[in-house]
Amino acid sequence: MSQEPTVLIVDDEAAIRDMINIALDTAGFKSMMAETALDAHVNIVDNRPDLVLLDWMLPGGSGIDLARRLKREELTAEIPIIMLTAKTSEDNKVQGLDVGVDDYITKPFSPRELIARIKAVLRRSTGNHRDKPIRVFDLELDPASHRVSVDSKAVDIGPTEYRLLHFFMTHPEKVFSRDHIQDQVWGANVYLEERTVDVHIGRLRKALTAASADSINYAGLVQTVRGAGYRFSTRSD
Amino acid sequence: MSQEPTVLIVDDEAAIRDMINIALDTAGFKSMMAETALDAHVNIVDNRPDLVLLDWMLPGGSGIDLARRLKREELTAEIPIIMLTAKTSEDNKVQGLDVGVDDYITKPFSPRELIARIKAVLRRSTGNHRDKPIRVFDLELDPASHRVSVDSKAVDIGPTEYRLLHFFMTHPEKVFSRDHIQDQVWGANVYLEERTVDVHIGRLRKALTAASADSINYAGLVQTVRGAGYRFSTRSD
DNA sequence: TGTCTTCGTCACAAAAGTGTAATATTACAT
DNA sequence: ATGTAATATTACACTTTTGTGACGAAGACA
Repeated sequence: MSQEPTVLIVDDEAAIRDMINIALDTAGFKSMMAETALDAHVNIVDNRPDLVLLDWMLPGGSGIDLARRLKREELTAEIPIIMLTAKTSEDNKVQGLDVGVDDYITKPFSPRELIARIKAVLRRSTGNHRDKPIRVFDLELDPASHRVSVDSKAVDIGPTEYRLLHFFMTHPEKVFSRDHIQDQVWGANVYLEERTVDVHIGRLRKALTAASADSINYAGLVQTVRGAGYRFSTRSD
Repeated sequence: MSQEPTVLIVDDEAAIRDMINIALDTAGFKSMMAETALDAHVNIVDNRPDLVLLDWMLPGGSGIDLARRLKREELTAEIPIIMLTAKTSEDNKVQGLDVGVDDYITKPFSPRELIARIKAVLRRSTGNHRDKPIRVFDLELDPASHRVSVDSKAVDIGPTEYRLLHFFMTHPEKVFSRDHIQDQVWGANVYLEERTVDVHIGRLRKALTAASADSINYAGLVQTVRGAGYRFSTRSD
Protein backbone atom coordinates (compact mmCIF):
# COMPACT_ATOMS: atom_id res chain seq x y z
CA MET A 1 0.00 0.00 0.00
CA SER A 2 1.21 3.45 -0.87
CA GLN A 3 2.14 6.29 1.35
CA GLU A 4 0.13 9.08 -0.28
CA PRO A 5 -3.03 9.85 1.57
CA THR A 6 -6.25 8.80 -0.11
CA VAL A 7 -9.10 11.25 -0.35
CA LEU A 8 -12.67 10.34 -1.10
CA ILE A 9 -14.61 12.92 -3.08
CA VAL A 10 -18.36 12.84 -2.54
CA ASP A 11 -20.28 15.09 -4.89
CA ASP A 12 -23.12 14.56 -7.32
CA GLU A 13 -21.81 16.96 -9.92
CA ALA A 14 -19.34 15.33 -12.23
CA ALA A 15 -17.69 18.63 -13.09
CA ILE A 16 -16.84 19.33 -9.49
CA ARG A 17 -15.61 15.84 -8.89
CA ASP A 18 -13.30 16.04 -11.86
CA MET A 19 -11.99 19.42 -10.90
CA ILE A 20 -11.19 18.27 -7.40
CA ASN A 21 -9.77 15.04 -8.70
CA ILE A 22 -7.29 16.89 -10.86
CA ALA A 23 -6.31 19.20 -8.05
CA LEU A 24 -5.71 16.28 -5.72
CA ASP A 25 -3.77 14.37 -8.30
CA THR A 26 -1.53 17.33 -8.94
CA ALA A 27 -0.87 17.67 -5.25
CA GLY A 28 0.12 14.02 -5.00
CA PHE A 29 -2.98 12.59 -3.35
CA LYS A 30 -4.79 9.50 -4.39
CA SER A 31 -8.47 9.97 -4.87
CA MET A 32 -11.66 8.02 -5.10
CA MET A 33 -15.12 9.27 -5.96
CA ALA A 34 -18.70 8.67 -4.96
CA GLU A 35 -21.87 10.25 -6.24
CA THR A 36 -24.27 9.40 -3.50
CA ALA A 37 -24.23 9.11 0.24
CA LEU A 38 -24.77 5.39 0.01
CA ASP A 39 -21.92 4.86 -2.40
CA ALA A 40 -19.79 7.01 -0.20
CA HIS A 41 -20.59 5.07 2.92
CA VAL A 42 -19.79 1.76 1.37
CA ASN A 43 -16.61 3.14 -0.08
CA ILE A 44 -15.52 4.52 3.27
CA VAL A 45 -16.18 1.34 5.16
CA ASP A 46 -14.50 -0.74 2.51
CA ASN A 47 -11.50 1.39 1.67
CA ARG A 48 -10.91 3.64 4.65
CA PRO A 49 -9.77 6.82 2.96
CA ASP A 50 -7.59 9.17 4.96
CA LEU A 51 -10.01 12.01 4.43
CA VAL A 52 -13.48 12.62 3.03
CA LEU A 53 -14.49 15.64 1.01
CA LEU A 54 -18.22 15.75 1.41
CA ASP A 55 -20.69 17.89 -0.44
CA TRP A 56 -23.23 19.44 1.84
CA MET A 57 -26.06 19.23 -0.63
CA LEU A 58 -26.34 15.76 -1.96
CA PRO A 59 -29.55 14.68 -3.65
CA GLY A 60 -31.83 13.71 -0.83
CA GLY A 61 -30.00 16.14 1.40
CA SER A 62 -28.05 13.35 2.97
CA GLY A 63 -24.61 14.89 3.06
CA ILE A 64 -25.00 16.08 6.59
CA ASP A 65 -26.61 12.82 7.59
CA LEU A 66 -23.68 10.91 6.25
CA ALA A 67 -21.28 13.09 8.19
CA ARG A 68 -23.23 12.59 11.37
CA ARG A 69 -23.35 8.90 10.87
CA LEU A 70 -19.66 8.57 10.11
CA LYS A 71 -18.75 10.44 13.25
CA ARG A 72 -21.10 8.38 15.33
CA GLU A 73 -19.76 5.02 14.32
CA GLU A 74 -16.58 3.86 15.90
CA LEU A 75 -15.22 2.34 12.75
CA THR A 76 -15.25 5.63 10.89
CA ALA A 77 -15.22 8.26 13.60
CA GLU A 78 -11.52 8.96 13.23
CA ILE A 79 -11.66 9.74 9.54
CA PRO A 80 -11.52 13.51 9.02
CA ILE A 81 -14.28 15.14 7.00
CA ILE A 82 -14.21 18.39 5.10
CA MET A 83 -17.57 19.73 4.06
CA LEU A 84 -18.09 21.45 0.76
CA THR A 85 -20.91 23.92 0.82
CA ALA A 86 -22.33 26.60 -1.36
CA LYS A 87 -23.95 28.29 1.56
CA THR A 88 -22.08 30.69 3.72
CA SER A 89 -24.69 31.06 6.39
CA GLU A 90 -23.50 30.76 9.94
CA ASP A 91 -26.28 28.35 10.74
CA ASN A 92 -24.92 25.70 8.51
CA LYS A 93 -21.46 26.01 9.85
CA VAL A 94 -22.57 25.71 13.40
CA GLN A 95 -24.77 22.79 12.60
CA GLY A 96 -22.03 21.05 10.72
CA LEU A 97 -19.31 21.58 13.22
CA ASP A 98 -21.64 20.26 15.81
CA VAL A 99 -21.66 17.01 13.93
CA GLY A 100 -17.92 16.85 14.29
CA VAL A 101 -16.85 17.81 10.83
CA ASP A 102 -13.23 18.89 10.73
CA ASP A 103 -13.39 21.80 8.35
CA TYR A 104 -15.50 23.66 5.84
CA ILE A 105 -14.89 25.01 2.41
CA THR A 106 -17.42 27.18 0.68
CA LYS A 107 -17.88 26.93 -3.03
CA PRO A 108 -16.46 28.31 -5.13
CA PHE A 109 -12.95 27.66 -3.96
CA SER A 110 -9.56 27.56 -5.58
CA PRO A 111 -7.62 24.33 -5.92
CA ARG A 112 -4.87 25.89 -3.91
CA GLU A 113 -7.17 26.63 -1.01
CA LEU A 114 -8.58 23.15 -1.16
CA ILE A 115 -5.18 21.54 -1.00
CA ALA A 116 -4.06 23.80 1.78
CA ARG A 117 -7.03 22.91 3.91
CA ILE A 118 -6.73 19.23 3.22
CA LYS A 119 -3.12 19.28 4.28
CA ALA A 120 -3.95 21.26 7.37
CA VAL A 121 -6.65 18.82 8.43
CA LEU A 122 -4.46 15.82 7.75
CA ARG A 123 -1.65 17.37 9.74
CA ARG A 124 -3.97 18.01 12.61
CA SER A 125 -5.61 14.61 12.59
CA THR A 126 -2.47 12.56 12.23
CA GLY A 127 -0.56 14.73 14.61
CA ASN A 128 -2.83 14.36 17.56
CA HIS A 129 -3.70 11.91 20.24
CA ARG A 130 -3.35 9.14 17.77
CA ASP A 131 0.39 9.34 17.58
CA LYS A 132 1.38 8.84 21.16
CA PRO A 133 3.92 6.06 21.23
CA ILE A 134 2.65 2.78 22.56
CA ARG A 135 5.04 0.74 24.59
CA VAL A 136 5.06 -2.74 26.02
CA PHE A 137 8.17 -3.50 28.04
CA ASP A 138 10.90 -2.36 25.67
CA LEU A 139 8.87 -2.75 22.54
CA GLU A 140 7.78 0.62 21.29
CA LEU A 141 5.61 1.62 18.39
CA ASP A 142 5.58 5.28 17.50
CA PRO A 143 2.85 6.29 15.06
CA ALA A 144 4.32 9.75 14.65
CA SER A 145 7.54 8.50 13.17
CA HIS A 146 5.93 5.30 11.93
CA ARG A 147 8.60 3.29 13.63
CA VAL A 148 8.90 0.23 15.79
CA SER A 149 11.81 -0.34 18.10
CA VAL A 150 13.06 -2.70 20.76
CA ASP A 151 15.45 -1.23 23.31
CA SER A 152 15.54 1.87 21.10
CA LYS A 153 16.85 -0.29 18.30
CA ALA A 154 14.80 -0.13 15.11
CA VAL A 155 12.79 -3.17 14.08
CA ASP A 156 12.79 -4.00 10.40
CA ILE A 157 9.13 -4.34 9.61
CA GLY A 158 6.92 -4.09 6.52
CA PRO A 159 3.94 -1.76 6.23
CA THR A 160 1.36 -4.49 6.69
CA GLU A 161 3.15 -5.89 9.69
CA TYR A 162 3.31 -2.38 11.08
CA ARG A 163 -0.44 -1.95 10.81
CA LEU A 164 -0.96 -5.39 12.25
CA LEU A 165 1.23 -4.65 15.22
CA HIS A 166 -0.37 -1.26 15.68
CA PHE A 167 -3.78 -2.85 15.76
CA PHE A 168 -2.65 -5.45 18.26
CA MET A 169 -0.93 -2.97 20.52
CA THR A 170 -3.98 -0.76 20.63
CA HIS A 171 -6.21 -3.75 21.38
CA PRO A 172 -4.26 -5.91 23.78
CA GLU A 173 -5.54 -8.91 25.70
CA LYS A 174 -8.33 -9.71 23.30
CA VAL A 175 -8.80 -12.47 20.75
CA PHE A 176 -9.58 -11.54 17.20
CA SER A 177 -10.66 -13.89 14.48
CA ARG A 178 -8.80 -13.79 11.20
CA ASP A 179 -11.83 -12.16 9.63
CA HIS A 180 -11.85 -9.49 12.26
CA ILE A 181 -8.17 -8.84 11.77
CA GLN A 182 -8.74 -8.53 8.05
CA ASP A 183 -11.42 -5.92 8.68
CA GLN A 184 -9.19 -3.90 10.91
CA VAL A 185 -5.90 -4.17 9.11
CA TRP A 186 -6.87 -4.49 5.48
CA GLY A 187 -10.29 -2.81 5.54
CA ALA A 188 -13.75 -4.32 5.60
CA ASN A 189 -14.98 -6.42 2.73
CA VAL A 190 -11.61 -7.11 1.24
CA TYR A 191 -11.39 -10.70 0.25
CA LEU A 192 -8.19 -12.42 1.22
CA GLU A 193 -7.31 -16.03 1.67
CA GLU A 194 -7.58 -17.18 5.25
CA ARG A 195 -3.94 -18.15 5.30
CA THR A 196 -2.83 -14.68 4.37
CA VAL A 197 -3.36 -13.44 7.89
CA ASP A 198 -1.28 -16.32 9.18
CA VAL A 199 1.52 -15.47 6.83
CA HIS A 200 1.64 -11.91 8.04
CA ILE A 201 1.42 -13.01 11.64
CA GLY A 202 4.41 -15.16 10.86
CA ARG A 203 6.28 -12.26 9.31
CA LEU A 204 5.50 -10.09 12.30
CA ARG A 205 6.77 -12.74 14.67
CA LYS A 206 9.91 -13.14 12.64
CA ALA A 207 10.60 -9.43 12.67
CA LEU A 208 10.02 -9.28 16.42
CA THR A 209 12.22 -12.28 17.05
CA ALA A 210 15.01 -10.82 14.99
CA ALA A 211 14.82 -7.61 16.97
CA SER A 212 14.58 -9.27 20.36
CA ALA A 213 18.07 -10.70 20.07
CA ASP A 214 19.21 -10.68 23.67
CA SER A 215 16.13 -9.61 25.60
CA ILE A 216 12.71 -11.17 25.91
CA ASN A 217 11.37 -12.62 22.69
CA TYR A 218 8.60 -10.24 21.81
CA ALA A 219 7.17 -12.65 19.30
CA GLY A 220 5.71 -14.41 22.32
CA LEU A 221 3.28 -11.55 22.75
CA VAL A 222 1.57 -12.52 19.53
CA GLN A 223 -0.32 -15.58 20.65
CA THR A 224 -2.25 -18.14 18.68
CA VAL A 225 -5.65 -18.98 20.10
CA ARG A 226 -6.52 -22.22 18.48
CA GLY A 227 -9.95 -22.26 16.96
CA ALA A 228 -10.46 -18.57 17.64
CA GLY A 229 -7.74 -16.41 16.12
CA TYR A 230 -4.88 -14.41 17.55
CA ARG A 231 -4.26 -12.33 20.63
CA PHE A 232 -1.69 -9.79 21.70
CA SER A 233 -0.98 -10.27 25.34
CA THR A 234 1.70 -9.58 27.87
CA ARG A 235 0.57 -12.55 29.89
CA SER A 236 2.27 -15.77 29.05
CA ASP A 237 0.37 -18.12 26.84
CA MET B 1 -23.88 -16.99 19.09
CA SER B 2 -22.09 -20.26 18.80
CA GLN B 3 -25.17 -21.27 16.86
CA GLU B 4 -25.53 -20.31 13.22
CA PRO B 5 -26.94 -16.84 12.83
CA THR B 6 -30.37 -16.55 11.24
CA VAL B 7 -30.87 -14.24 8.30
CA LEU B 8 -34.22 -13.04 7.06
CA ILE B 9 -34.44 -12.55 3.30
CA VAL B 10 -37.02 -10.00 2.19
CA ASP B 11 -37.54 -9.88 -1.55
CA ASP B 12 -40.53 -10.21 -3.81
CA GLU B 13 -38.74 -12.13 -6.53
CA ALA B 14 -38.64 -15.83 -5.82
CA ALA B 15 -35.56 -16.34 -7.97
CA ILE B 16 -33.55 -13.90 -5.92
CA ARG B 17 -34.79 -15.31 -2.66
CA ASP B 18 -33.76 -18.79 -3.72
CA MET B 19 -30.37 -17.70 -4.90
CA ILE B 20 -29.66 -15.94 -1.65
CA ASN B 21 -31.06 -18.81 0.31
CA ILE B 22 -28.65 -21.21 -1.31
CA ALA B 23 -25.73 -18.91 -0.77
CA LEU B 24 -26.59 -18.50 2.90
CA ASP B 25 -27.10 -22.19 3.37
CA THR B 26 -23.74 -22.96 1.83
CA ALA B 27 -22.10 -20.48 4.14
CA GLY B 28 -23.70 -22.07 7.17
CA PHE B 29 -26.40 -19.55 7.96
CA LYS B 30 -29.98 -20.32 8.76
CA SER B 31 -32.43 -18.40 6.67
CA MET B 32 -36.05 -17.37 6.61
CA MET B 33 -37.92 -15.61 3.85
CA ALA B 34 -40.58 -12.99 3.45
CA GLU B 35 -42.16 -11.58 0.30
CA THR B 36 -43.68 -8.41 1.54
CA ALA B 37 -42.82 -5.72 4.03
CA LEU B 38 -45.75 -6.79 6.16
CA ASP B 39 -44.69 -10.43 6.24
CA ALA B 40 -41.21 -9.32 7.01
CA HIS B 41 -42.26 -7.17 9.92
CA VAL B 42 -44.28 -9.92 11.49
CA ASN B 43 -41.48 -12.36 10.99
CA ILE B 44 -38.91 -10.04 12.53
CA VAL B 45 -40.98 -9.35 15.60
CA ASP B 46 -41.80 -13.01 16.06
CA ASN B 47 -38.48 -14.61 15.27
CA ARG B 48 -35.90 -11.94 15.86
CA PRO B 49 -33.42 -12.84 13.12
CA ASP B 50 -29.79 -11.86 13.61
CA LEU B 51 -29.79 -9.89 10.38
CA VAL B 52 -32.23 -8.73 7.71
CA LEU B 53 -31.51 -8.66 3.99
CA LEU B 54 -34.01 -6.17 2.69
CA ASP B 55 -34.90 -5.40 -0.88
CA TRP B 56 -35.11 -1.70 -1.55
CA MET B 57 -38.13 -1.92 -3.80
CA LEU B 58 -40.94 -3.96 -2.39
CA PRO B 59 -44.50 -3.98 -3.72
CA GLY B 60 -46.98 -2.13 -1.58
CA GLY B 61 -44.81 -0.33 0.89
CA SER B 62 -41.19 0.11 0.08
CA GLY B 63 -38.34 -1.58 1.81
CA ILE B 64 -36.98 1.71 2.95
CA ASP B 65 -40.09 2.38 5.00
CA LEU B 66 -39.72 -0.94 6.69
CA ALA B 67 -36.11 -0.20 7.45
CA ARG B 68 -36.99 3.14 8.92
CA ARG B 69 -39.67 1.60 11.02
CA LEU B 70 -37.47 -1.19 12.29
CA LYS B 71 -34.77 1.22 13.28
CA ARG B 72 -37.21 3.51 15.01
CA GLU B 73 -38.76 0.85 17.19
CA GLU B 74 -36.74 -0.07 20.17
CA LEU B 75 -37.56 -3.74 19.94
CA THR B 76 -35.98 -4.10 16.53
CA ALA B 77 -33.53 -1.21 16.37
CA GLU B 78 -30.55 -3.39 17.18
CA ILE B 79 -31.11 -5.83 14.36
CA PRO B 80 -28.67 -5.07 11.55
CA ILE B 81 -30.09 -4.44 8.10
CA ILE B 82 -28.43 -4.82 4.73
CA MET B 83 -30.26 -3.22 1.82
CA LEU B 84 -30.37 -4.80 -1.61
CA THR B 85 -30.73 -2.25 -4.37
CA ALA B 86 -30.81 -2.25 -8.11
CA LYS B 87 -28.07 -0.12 -9.54
CA THR B 88 -29.99 2.82 -10.85
CA SER B 89 -28.54 5.92 -9.40
CA GLU B 90 -31.98 7.49 -9.30
CA ASP B 91 -33.05 5.22 -6.51
CA ASN B 92 -29.97 5.95 -4.59
CA LYS B 93 -30.72 9.53 -4.08
CA VAL B 94 -33.28 8.63 -1.55
CA GLN B 95 -31.68 9.04 1.79
CA GLY B 96 -31.15 5.66 3.28
CA LEU B 97 -28.29 6.15 5.60
CA ASP B 98 -30.02 8.33 8.09
CA VAL B 99 -32.41 5.46 8.51
CA GLY B 100 -29.57 3.55 10.07
CA VAL B 101 -29.16 0.79 7.57
CA ASP B 102 -25.89 -1.01 8.21
CA ASP B 103 -24.75 -1.69 4.70
CA TYR B 104 -26.09 -2.03 1.24
CA ILE B 105 -25.37 -4.19 -1.77
CA THR B 106 -26.22 -3.37 -5.34
CA LYS B 107 -27.68 -6.03 -7.56
CA PRO B 108 -26.33 -7.97 -9.20
CA PHE B 109 -23.90 -9.23 -6.61
CA SER B 110 -21.90 -12.38 -6.17
CA PRO B 111 -22.70 -14.83 -3.40
CA ARG B 112 -19.20 -14.35 -2.11
CA GLU B 113 -19.65 -10.62 -1.75
CA LEU B 114 -22.97 -11.13 -0.06
CA ILE B 115 -21.53 -13.51 2.48
CA ALA B 116 -18.51 -11.33 3.11
CA ARG B 117 -20.68 -8.34 3.82
CA ILE B 118 -23.05 -10.24 6.03
CA LYS B 119 -20.17 -11.52 8.07
CA ALA B 120 -18.64 -8.07 8.30
CA VAL B 121 -21.87 -6.54 9.53
CA LEU B 122 -22.47 -9.31 12.04
CA ARG B 123 -18.94 -8.94 13.30
CA ARG B 124 -19.47 -5.25 13.77
CA SER B 125 -22.76 -5.60 15.55
CA THR B 126 -22.01 -8.53 17.79
CA GLY B 127 -18.44 -7.64 18.51
CA ASN B 128 -19.57 -4.67 20.49
CA HIS B 129 -21.04 -6.02 23.65
CA ARG B 130 -18.09 -7.40 25.51
CA ASP B 131 -18.67 -10.33 27.72
CA LYS B 132 -17.44 -9.91 31.21
CA PRO B 133 -15.08 -12.40 32.73
CA ILE B 134 -16.68 -15.06 34.87
CA ARG B 135 -14.92 -16.06 38.03
CA VAL B 136 -15.32 -18.73 40.65
CA PHE B 137 -12.82 -18.44 43.48
CA ASP B 138 -9.56 -18.10 41.56
CA LEU B 139 -10.78 -19.77 38.43
CA GLU B 140 -11.46 -17.21 35.78
CA LEU B 141 -12.80 -17.48 32.26
CA ASP B 142 -12.55 -14.38 30.12
CA PRO B 143 -14.47 -14.48 26.85
CA ALA B 144 -12.84 -11.31 25.55
CA SER B 145 -9.35 -12.74 25.63
CA HIS B 146 -10.65 -16.28 25.26
CA ARG B 147 -8.58 -17.38 28.17
CA VAL B 148 -9.00 -19.51 31.27
CA SER B 149 -6.77 -18.99 34.25
CA VAL B 150 -6.29 -20.14 37.81
CA ASP B 151 -4.56 -17.69 40.10
CA SER B 152 -3.83 -15.61 37.01
CA LYS B 153 -1.94 -18.52 35.56
CA ALA B 154 -3.14 -19.68 32.14
CA VAL B 155 -4.90 -23.02 31.90
CA ASP B 156 -4.00 -25.13 28.92
CA ILE B 157 -7.35 -26.04 27.46
CA GLY B 158 -8.69 -27.11 24.07
CA PRO B 159 -11.50 -25.38 22.19
CA THR B 160 -14.16 -27.90 23.12
CA GLU B 161 -13.19 -27.91 26.76
CA TYR B 162 -13.28 -24.13 26.69
CA ARG B 163 -16.85 -24.13 25.40
CA LEU B 164 -17.79 -26.79 27.90
CA LEU B 165 -16.39 -24.83 30.79
CA HIS B 166 -17.98 -21.65 29.53
CA PHE B 167 -21.34 -23.35 29.43
CA PHE B 168 -20.90 -24.70 32.93
CA MET B 169 -19.73 -21.44 34.41
CA THR B 170 -22.66 -19.57 32.95
CA HIS B 171 -25.06 -22.22 34.25
CA PRO B 172 -23.80 -23.21 37.66
CA GLU B 173 -25.54 -25.33 40.24
CA LYS B 174 -27.71 -27.16 37.74
CA VAL B 175 -27.57 -30.70 36.43
CA PHE B 176 -27.52 -31.24 32.71
CA SER B 177 -27.98 -34.47 30.88
CA ARG B 178 -25.39 -35.51 28.34
CA ASP B 179 -27.90 -34.78 25.60
CA HIS B 180 -28.46 -31.31 26.87
CA ILE B 181 -24.76 -30.67 27.11
CA GLN B 182 -24.33 -31.86 23.54
CA ASP B 183 -26.96 -29.44 22.35
CA GLN B 184 -25.40 -26.53 24.16
CA VAL B 185 -21.74 -27.18 23.53
CA TRP B 186 -21.72 -28.90 20.18
CA GLY B 187 -24.91 -27.43 18.81
CA ALA B 188 -28.21 -29.06 18.04
CA ASN B 189 -28.41 -31.49 15.15
CA VAL B 190 -24.96 -32.91 15.82
CA TYR B 191 -24.99 -36.54 16.68
CA LEU B 192 -22.33 -37.85 18.99
CA GLU B 193 -21.90 -40.95 21.04
CA GLU B 194 -23.07 -40.49 24.61
CA ARG B 195 -19.63 -41.37 25.91
CA THR B 196 -18.04 -38.55 24.00
CA VAL B 197 -19.30 -36.07 26.54
CA ASP B 198 -17.70 -38.12 29.27
CA VAL B 199 -14.40 -38.01 27.48
CA HIS B 200 -14.46 -34.24 27.24
CA ILE B 201 -15.55 -33.91 30.84
CA GLY B 202 -12.50 -35.98 31.65
CA ARG B 203 -10.27 -33.74 29.58
CA LEU B 204 -11.68 -30.67 31.22
CA ARG B 205 -11.07 -32.11 34.67
CA LYS B 206 -7.55 -33.03 33.73
CA ALA B 207 -6.81 -29.53 32.50
CA LEU B 208 -8.25 -28.03 35.65
CA THR B 209 -6.33 -30.41 37.84
CA ALA B 210 -3.09 -29.61 36.08
CA ALA B 211 -3.68 -25.91 36.58
CA SER B 212 -4.76 -26.19 40.19
CA ALA B 213 -1.33 -27.44 41.23
CA ASP B 214 -1.08 -26.07 44.73
CA SER B 215 -4.50 -24.55 45.36
CA ILE B 216 -7.93 -26.10 45.49
CA ASN B 217 -8.51 -28.70 42.82
CA TYR B 218 -10.96 -27.01 40.54
CA ALA B 219 -11.78 -30.27 38.84
CA GLY B 220 -13.96 -30.87 41.89
CA LEU B 221 -16.37 -28.25 40.63
CA VAL B 222 -17.27 -30.46 37.71
CA GLN B 223 -19.45 -32.99 39.46
CA THR B 224 -20.92 -36.23 38.24
CA VAL B 225 -24.56 -36.75 39.01
CA ARG B 226 -25.06 -40.41 38.67
CA GLY B 227 -27.98 -41.31 36.45
CA ALA B 228 -28.58 -37.70 35.49
CA GLY B 229 -25.54 -36.04 33.99
CA TYR B 230 -23.11 -33.41 35.19
CA ARG B 231 -23.21 -30.29 37.28
CA PHE B 232 -20.91 -27.37 37.88
CA SER B 233 -21.12 -26.40 41.50
CA THR B 234 -19.13 -24.60 44.13
CA ARG B 235 -20.73 -26.68 46.83
CA SER B 236 -18.84 -29.82 47.54
CA ASP B 237 -20.21 -32.98 46.06
C1' DT C 1 15.40 0.04 -17.71
C1' DG C 2 16.70 -3.25 -14.04
C1' DT C 3 16.87 -4.03 -9.03
C1' DC C 4 14.73 -4.30 -4.63
C1' DT C 5 10.69 -4.67 -1.58
C1' DT C 6 6.51 -6.05 -0.34
C1' DC C 7 2.38 -8.58 -1.14
C1' DG C 8 -0.91 -12.34 -1.49
C1' DT C 9 -1.33 -17.18 -2.64
C1' DC C 10 -0.33 -21.79 -2.68
C1' DA C 11 1.21 -26.30 -1.29
C1' DC C 12 2.66 -28.98 2.07
C1' DA C 13 4.41 -30.09 6.79
C1' DA C 14 3.64 -29.87 11.55
C1' DA C 15 0.81 -29.43 15.45
C1' DA C 16 -3.22 -29.83 17.98
C1' DG C 17 -7.60 -31.52 18.75
C1' DT C 18 -11.57 -34.86 18.01
C1' DG C 19 -14.64 -38.83 18.40
C1' DT C 20 -14.99 -43.74 19.10
C1' DA C 21 -14.38 -48.12 20.89
C1' DA C 22 -12.22 -50.95 24.12
C1' DT C 23 -11.02 -51.44 28.85
C1' DA C 24 -10.93 -50.13 33.72
C1' DT C 25 -13.04 -48.36 37.63
C1' DT C 26 -16.73 -46.99 40.68
C1' DA C 27 -21.18 -46.80 43.02
C1' DC C 28 -25.07 -48.91 44.54
C1' DA C 29 -28.68 -52.37 45.43
C1' DT C 30 -29.14 -56.73 47.01
C1' DA D 1 -19.39 -59.23 49.25
C1' DT D 2 -20.99 -59.29 44.65
C1' DG D 3 -23.24 -58.42 40.23
C1' DT D 4 -24.54 -54.90 37.41
C1' DA D 5 -25.07 -50.59 35.40
C1' DA D 6 -23.00 -46.20 35.10
C1' DT D 7 -19.02 -43.56 34.62
C1' DA D 8 -13.88 -42.85 33.82
C1' DT D 9 -9.85 -43.55 31.32
C1' DT D 10 -6.99 -44.83 27.56
C1' DA D 11 -5.30 -45.52 22.99
C1' DC D 12 -5.55 -44.46 18.41
C1' DA D 13 -7.04 -43.37 13.73
C1' DC D 14 -8.65 -39.36 11.72
C1' DT D 15 -9.73 -34.40 10.93
C1' DT D 16 -8.99 -29.75 11.48
C1' DT D 17 -6.17 -25.94 12.19
C1' DT D 18 -1.94 -23.53 11.95
C1' DG D 19 2.97 -22.52 10.35
C1' DT D 20 6.06 -21.58 6.69
C1' DG D 21 9.12 -21.64 2.47
C1' DA D 22 8.64 -20.66 -2.36
C1' DC D 23 7.04 -17.95 -6.05
C1' DG D 24 5.11 -14.63 -9.33
C1' DA D 25 2.93 -9.98 -9.54
C1' DA D 26 3.08 -5.22 -8.74
C1' DG D 27 5.10 -1.22 -7.50
C1' DA D 28 8.90 1.82 -5.75
C1' DC D 29 13.18 3.68 -6.78
C1' DA D 30 17.15 5.09 -8.95
